[in-house]
Amino acid sequence: MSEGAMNMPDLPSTSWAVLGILSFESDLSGYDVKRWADQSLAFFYWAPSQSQIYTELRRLERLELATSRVEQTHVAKSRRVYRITAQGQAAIRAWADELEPDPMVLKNSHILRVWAAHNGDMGRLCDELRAYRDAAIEKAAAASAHARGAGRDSAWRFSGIALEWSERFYRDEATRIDWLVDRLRSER
Amino acid sequence: MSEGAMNMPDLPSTSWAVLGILSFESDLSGYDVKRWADQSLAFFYWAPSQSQIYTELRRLERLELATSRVEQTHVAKSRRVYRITAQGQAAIRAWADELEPDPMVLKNSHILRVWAAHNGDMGRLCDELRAYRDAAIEKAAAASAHARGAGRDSAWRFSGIALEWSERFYRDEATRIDWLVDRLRSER
DNA sequence: GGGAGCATGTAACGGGTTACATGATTGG
DNA sequence: CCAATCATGTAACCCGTTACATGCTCCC
Repeated sequence: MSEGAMNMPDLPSTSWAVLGILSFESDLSGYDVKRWADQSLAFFYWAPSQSQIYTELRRLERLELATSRVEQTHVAKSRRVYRITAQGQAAIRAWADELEPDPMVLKNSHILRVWAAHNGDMGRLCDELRAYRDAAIEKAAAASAHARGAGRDSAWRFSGIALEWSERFYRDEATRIDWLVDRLRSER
Repeated sequence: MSEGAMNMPDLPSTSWAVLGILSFESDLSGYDVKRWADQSLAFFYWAPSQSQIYTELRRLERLELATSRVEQTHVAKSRRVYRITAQGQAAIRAWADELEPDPMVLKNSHILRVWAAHNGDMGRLCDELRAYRDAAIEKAAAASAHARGAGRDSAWRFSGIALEWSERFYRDEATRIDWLVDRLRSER
C-alpha cells in the first residue's frame, strides 16, 4: 500500500467541492460553507442543501482530511469550525492534478420544453423563455458582483476568474435565448 | 377530486422526458428510447442509464400514461413496445403549459478546477481546458448533424430547433474556454 | 465460432433532497 | 416581543447509478 494511493481517496464530487472551500479559508462552520457555496460554486457547479454540507464535513473529518473544534465565542451559541489538514491539502492537490474532471452536466428544462413544443402553446413558451432570459441576465450581474469581490491577489483570484467565466456564461445564455425566441417565431 | 388535477400527476423530471419521447413516436422499446435520448436529450438535458429508462417506462404504464404490448417480429426475440395514451397526452400538455420548468442545472467540473486552481499546476490545467474545448467543438458538430436529421416539418422540427440551440451552446462554450485560457495566462 | 448489436431485467448502493426539530442571538 | 438570522442536526425517502445476468440474431 503506497502513500501515493492514500493521497487521493475516492470521494463523491461534492466532497471535493467542500474540501476545496476549506482550502481557501480556515475555521469555517457548516453555515459558512453553505453561504460560500451559494455565492460562488452555485454559479457554475452546485447548489447543495444545508444538510448535505454537514454530512460532507463529517465525512472529511472521519477521513482526516479536515479537523474541527468547537469555537466558544464570547457570547452566542457555540459553533463547530473546520480546518483542512496537511493530508487534506495533499489530497486536493492530487485531485487537481491527477483526477480526470467529471463530464460537464447540463440539465436545461427550458430547452426540454422547446424540444417538446408540439405538446403545448407557443405563445406561453416564448413568454417563459423571455422570463428565463431575464433571470439569466440577473445571474450574470450577480456573478459579476461576486467576481469583483474576489480581489486581484491571493488564492481568491482564481475563484474570481471562475466567476468571470460565469458572468459570460449567463450573458451568452441570454443571447442564445433571444436567438431562440426569434427562431421559434420564424417557424410559426 | 377534479379531473384537472388528474391530468398532471407529480412525476420526477425523468418521467416527463420519457413521456416526451413517447409523444413523438409510437411503439418504441426501452432500447429505442435509450438511443433517442442519447441522440437528442443528452445534448441539453439528460443522459440516463438504460436501467432507469425501463423503470420509467414501467412507471408510466402503471399510471396509465402509456400502454405496452409485446411485439412479435417475424424472427428475432420479442420486444416490448410502448405507446402514449390519451391520458398521457393530456398529462404532457398540462406539463408543458402549467408546470413551472425546473431551474437550469449546470455542473461544470472544469470550472471547478479553475476555481480551485491555487491547489494545482497551471500548465496542466490549461491542457485539460484545451482538451475540453476540443470536446465541446465535437459536441457542437454532433448536435448540428442531428439537427439536420430532424427535418423541417412535423413535430420533429422543434426537436431540431433544440438541437440547433445545443450546437450554439457548445460552440459558445468552446469560445468561452478559449477566453478562459487566455485569461489564466494573463494572470500568471 | 465469435463478436457486435439488440433487448430486458434485477439488486445493491448511495448521494442528495425535503421536511422536521431545536434553540440561541440580534435588531427593530 | 417578534421576526430574521445564525447554527446544527436527524429521518425518511427515492432517484439514479453501477454491476451483474441473460439470451437472441446477424454477419464476418
